[in-house]
Parts: sequence; C-alpha cells; structure tokens
Amino acid sequence: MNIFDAVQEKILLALNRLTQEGLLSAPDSRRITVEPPRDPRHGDVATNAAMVFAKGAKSNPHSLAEKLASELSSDPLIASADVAGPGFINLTLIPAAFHDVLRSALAEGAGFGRQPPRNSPPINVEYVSANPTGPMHVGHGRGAVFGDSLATLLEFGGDPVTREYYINDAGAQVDVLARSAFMRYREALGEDIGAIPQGLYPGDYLKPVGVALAAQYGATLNRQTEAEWLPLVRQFSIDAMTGLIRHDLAALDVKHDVFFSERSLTISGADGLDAVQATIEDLRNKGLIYEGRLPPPKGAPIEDWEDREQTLFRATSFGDDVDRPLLKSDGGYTYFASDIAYHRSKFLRGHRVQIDVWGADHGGYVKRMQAAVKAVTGGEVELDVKLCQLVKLMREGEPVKMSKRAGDFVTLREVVDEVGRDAVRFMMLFRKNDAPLEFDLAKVIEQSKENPVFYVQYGHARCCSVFKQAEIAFGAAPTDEELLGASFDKLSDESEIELVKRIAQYPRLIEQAAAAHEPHRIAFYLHELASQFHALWNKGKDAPHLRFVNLTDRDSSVARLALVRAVRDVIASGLFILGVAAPEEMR
RNA sequence: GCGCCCGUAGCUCAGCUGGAUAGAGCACCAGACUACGAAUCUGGGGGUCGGAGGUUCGAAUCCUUUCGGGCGCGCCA
Repeated sequence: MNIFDAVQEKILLALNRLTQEGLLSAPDSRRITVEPPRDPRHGDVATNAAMVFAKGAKSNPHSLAEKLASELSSDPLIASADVAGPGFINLTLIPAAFHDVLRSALAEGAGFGRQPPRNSPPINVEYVSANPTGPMHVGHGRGAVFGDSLATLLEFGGDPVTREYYINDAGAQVDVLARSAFMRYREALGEDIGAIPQGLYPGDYLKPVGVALAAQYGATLNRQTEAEWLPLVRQFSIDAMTGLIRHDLAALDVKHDVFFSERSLTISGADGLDAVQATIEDLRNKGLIYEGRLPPPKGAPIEDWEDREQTLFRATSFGDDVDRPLLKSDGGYTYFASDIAYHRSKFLRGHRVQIDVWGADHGGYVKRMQAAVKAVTGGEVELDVKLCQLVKLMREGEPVKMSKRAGDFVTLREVVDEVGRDAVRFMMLFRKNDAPLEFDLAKVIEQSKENPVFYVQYGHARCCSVFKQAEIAFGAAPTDEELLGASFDKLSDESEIELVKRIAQYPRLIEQAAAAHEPHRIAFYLHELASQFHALWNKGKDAPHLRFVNLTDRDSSVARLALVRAVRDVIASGLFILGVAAPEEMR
C-alpha cells in the first residue's frame, strides 16, 4: 500500500467538495504534490495543493489552505492538518496509519511495493546491443546492468516489459570480423600469419574461433575465394561472438527476451520488400523523404567529402538539426536507415513505450532517432533514450592502466571474475546513469561501510542475525502470524518511528523511480534504509530497552522483530530490483 | 562552428520532474565494544549549488547568456 496515494485521494476529494461549494474552479490535479516533507517537524505528509489551486480560486493560497486543512482534519486517518509558510498543508497521520503499512509490508514480504500487472502493451527496453565483434567491456556492462534493472523496476511497478537486444550483424564491421577470424583460421591451420593487419580485430578472443573453423572445415575454406568463404565465416564468427556476449551477460545475470537481428531487416518478405525498404516507402508515403544535398559538417574536415544528391529523411520536421541520409553512395542502407526500420518493427510488434539504453558516445544520435520514431509511429511513440556515461576503472584510487594495444582492453568478464556480480551490479547503479562512474576494484570488495554494496547487504544479514538471536533467546523466533498481530504501538522511540516511516516511503519510491526510469534511486534508498537500521541497532547498545530481543518484554520484542522483518524484506525487495543477492549472513 | 550531457562541502556524489533552513559518504577532529555481528554507531567543523540575468508565492531544479569539463558531428556501427 502507498500511504501517500491514500492521502492524495483524500486531498482530491476535499478539493472536489470545495469545488462543488463554488470555491474552486476547474481543478488541475496534476500539479499538486503529496510528499514527505524534508523536515520531519513538518509532519508526515505535505501538500502544495492550496498554492496550486489558489490561482483558479477567488481566495489567496493561505485562506484556501485553511479551508482545505479544516476539511482534511476531520478525516480519521489524519491527526492534524496545519497551514505553514506560503500555503503548505502539513499533515500528521495517526500512528495506526503507519502500523497498517507495516502490516502490509509483513504480509507481502519481499514483494512489498510491487504493483499488480497492468493489462497494457509491454514496454520495450533495449539495452546492451554491443556489436558482435568481441567480448563486452566494462562500459557495456554499465548499460547492461542499467537496462536489466530498469526492466525489473518497470515490471515491479506493474508494467509488462520486453527486454531486447539488437544484434548489429550487418554492415562492414561484421565483414571485418569475418576477415579477422579467417586470419585465425589460417593460423590454426599452422600458417605463420605474423601480425594482424591494420584494420582487422587483433584480439586473442578470435583464436578459438579460428581453431573451431579449422576443426569444422579443415583446409577447404583456404582454397576458396573471399567471396566464397566470407558469408560462411561471417555467420560462424557472429554466432561465436554472440555466444561470447551471452556468456558475459549470464555472468552478470543480465537477461533478454528478444535478440533481434539487424540482418533480418534486410531479408525480403512476401511482398518482395525488406523491412528497411518498407520503412523507407512508409516515410516516402508520408512525404518525409526527398532527394537533396547536405552542407559538409563543420567539425573535423572530411578528406573524401563528396557533394552529392542523396536520399534524405526530413528529420528537421521532428526536431533534429539536419535532415539525415538513408542510403550510402554504394547504394546500401545507412545504419540510421536500418535503425529506423528496427524501431518501426518494435512499433509494429505493439510497443507503445520504447526505451533505449546507449553509451554516452552515441549522444549525438538521440535527436535523429527520436525524430525517426515520431515519424514512423505517427507521433504515437516518444522514444526515451537513457545515456550511460563512461566507467573509469580504479584500483586503490589509481586508474587501472589499460594497454593501448588494440584488442587488449579490460573485459567485463575480468571485472566480474575479480569482484563478483553483486559488487558490479550495485556499483553500476549507485550513480545516475548520466553521471560518469568511478569504479574502484579494491573498494567494492572491502567489508566495510565505505563499500555501499557490503553496507546494504550487511543490513540484510544483520536483520537475519537478529532473528537467529530471537530464536536462541525465546526458544523459537516469532511466527509470521505473531509478527502480523504485534502491538505496533510499542514502537515508540523516535528512531523506530522514523524507520517505520522510511519503510512507508518505499512503495512511492518504486512508482517514482519507475516513472522516471531511474533505478539508481532504489540503490540510494537502500543505503539510507540500511544506515537508519544500523543506527537503531547501535542505539540498543546504550539503551538496552531498545534492543530488538528483550527477554523481559516479549510484546515489545515481537513488535521490534516485526520492524526488523519489514526492514529485511524491503532490503530484499530493493536488492531484487537491482539484481543483487540478499545474503542471510556475510561471514 | 553546431548539438547533447555534466558543473552542488577539500574529495566522491544524492537532492523525490518547481517546494519550506541544500543532504549523505570519504577525509579531518572528539567519542561509544564485560558484543541482539564495533564488518557498526554518536557528535563536530566544512557551501556564493561555476558566474550573471530572467520566469513566480517559491529556483540547485525551468528559460536566456557566459565560463569550465566530457562526448559527438554524411557514405562507422
């Protein structure tokens, strides 16, 4: 249950009553906020409703607030309603309101905050989409974790989600891959290939592909012309690289429902058109394609710039800076053209909300893609692109040196193997997606409060430990029924009450984080929750009557254990969204 | 030259889509272990939210401008 939603409903009802009395007109409820005030002395819930509505009303904000406050104060859930400042209404709720939240947290366990699934078309979240030309590096990992957790968050918030990976298995890069693999194939046959030529992928990860090719085809490929072996070696290599990437993703527990092949867009359908042609036709029918010339870009001069007439998409009609070419001079599609077709395919598959997770180096591509999605969906879909900034690998505060030799970069796999999946996932999410991230390999495996991963997981483990202590003390830990029926009014210490209120914010947090597409908020919330819990735990040291397990007062103990159980479940719930384990002990 | 992102405590960063006196962690200083896990906690100092205008009841948040950093700028993906 979301206590803030409940209060908001009461506020809207009160506003309706005032409207019926002719004191208000045409309420626009979208702009009112119902939120916990920053300062706890301002009560449990604050609303700006009176200030928002004052413009349409005859009276000033303050007197409108007075009227609204007196309406609200008659509600049994509301202990007091005060007007403050320029017209805020500060509400204090009766303790039982929070006890209800606690009970629903206990009843729902680690599913607390989860919204029932809506019957709406699935949101499409596309993430990773690393080129199938080599293993994933750390930067890919950030997008992978972000997209995966965002998808879980949206699901938790009640939206069906399709998790999608776009395989860039078309274009020149996969031909380069094929030629690179062919070198390794010849190497596997015993040939001395020397250094890998400039322009090919030199990484060692292609050696096994060469060996596999040799094992499967013997020397036969070596007797063919490139035109003959290339399609075969290309597909073989793409499959191998896709397998490699899936393996890397599995190590991070990053999941996808759909792997969508770019190449499949260039295969003709029954009507003789491939998906890219069909898309271009669609745009042409909408009058959004023309033949024209573009001015050369202002940046670094392009040596082989050729001023030619080309097929252009009117991206400027949808907010982009220039119109964009769809066909290359060799007659092939630009990457943009297939990307439009790809996003159109998402639309045709029923996705009305589309989210793309990209690396920050693709920032310059956002406007044109959003323009294209608008064009191709008739304005029905607004693409949200989440850019993930760079990850800077550190060790003990020093940047990890990466060899400049091409192909020799720090792979995601190496990092996961060194510090573990939980540390990677949590740290990738302990920052806004659009802020650069420093990732310290040494710090994230420290067992100390300096390491947020540990700190939060330890909070969970400590909750579990308290229950083990309760079992020892009382002979048996309280049952779930006992916890549900606990006397919550025994939770009277300030720290306890604040912890209860923090828990009550969780469902609202889920809603807002999901709406904003910001999974990092969950990570920060968990850190705060764990901090409050650790603080309360320590308070029991100086004040033994606040200990969770207290042999002389079983009623209080049960109430406190119920609180501990709720903390445990919320941490478990949040960690689930982040895709991080919630261990029962950390020893 | 243009576009996008960022600029908040000494450092690393939050700031709930415009709310009240801007918050954490680290570092620094001073404290708490006969232990419900001290792998933790308590207290303290520390700020022109890069600068300047504007919008309004109210701005770190929105607009304009300026400075500084990052990314990108047909026929790569």
